[in-house]
Amino acid sequence: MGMYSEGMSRVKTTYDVFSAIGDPKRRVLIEHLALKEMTVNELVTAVKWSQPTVSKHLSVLKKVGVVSEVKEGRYRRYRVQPEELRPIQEWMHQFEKYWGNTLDQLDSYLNQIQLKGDGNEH
Amino acid sequence: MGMYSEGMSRVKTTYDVFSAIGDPKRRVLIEHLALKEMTVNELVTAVKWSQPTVSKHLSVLKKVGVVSEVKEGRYRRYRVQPEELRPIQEWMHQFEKYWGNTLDQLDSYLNQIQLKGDGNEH
DNA sequence: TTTACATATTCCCATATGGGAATGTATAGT
DNA sequence: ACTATACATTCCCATATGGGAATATGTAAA
Repeated sequence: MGMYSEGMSRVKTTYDVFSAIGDPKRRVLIEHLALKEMTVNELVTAVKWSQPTVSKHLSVLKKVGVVSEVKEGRYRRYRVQPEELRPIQEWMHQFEKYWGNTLDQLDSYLNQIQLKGDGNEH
Repeated sequence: MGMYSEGMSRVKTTYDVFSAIGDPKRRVLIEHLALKEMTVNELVTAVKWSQPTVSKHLSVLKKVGVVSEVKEGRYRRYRVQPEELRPIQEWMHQFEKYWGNTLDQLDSYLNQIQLKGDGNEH
């Protein structure tokens, strides 16, 4: 009988917040929703991907809790749930001590942040 | 904004630092290396995965620059390059205002500066 | 109702990913 | 030179992933 030859554990199945933001398109969606809550169509218009693509990425983000969905008639309004990103921030904390401890670095750091206001990717 | 010009897409080929830490095993490796630099075998012993598995994940981390490799005889000593994780921290910054206080580091640093300017310089 | 609209879901495909076994490649030790 | 060690790489497999087209579902509008 043709048995499979010992498939081993795959177990990648479950998304967590880290893998969720690993995808650049999902980060783009989050960046948009961080500015204001939006419907799917508004996002489709903004990012110019197909509607299923947007919906499916939103579905992943919703599954890990990074966005929430509110039904309004036939619309669904999505918004970011920033608390769900905290595990990332907390994980990053172990490295903060290595970063800028000079005034110059602090300055450029803050400037960079300010420039990022209109949203762009890394 | 995330510019995804029309046409090309779905080429996930290139790892970036976000997708690199999307994998839980790679985060485990980083956590170990954050404590001290280690050779591959030391990591294998520590995490109890196969050597190729460890090597391949290290290779991904090396490719995105999150770890660096130093050859010493037949050993390779890996260490974390925390600066390469900064894009993540910067990306996260847009959400910090929602949980308020993760700028501890910067805050305490600014306080230090103020105290220093207070009187005792060379 | 009938139709238009907003969005989710399914189907299918191509490719990416992760894992282990086997193997290749230096380098150290004898 | 021969062997052991440390590690990278290759090969093969099974599964996960992302994308678009087509379709289903639910709701509002006519």
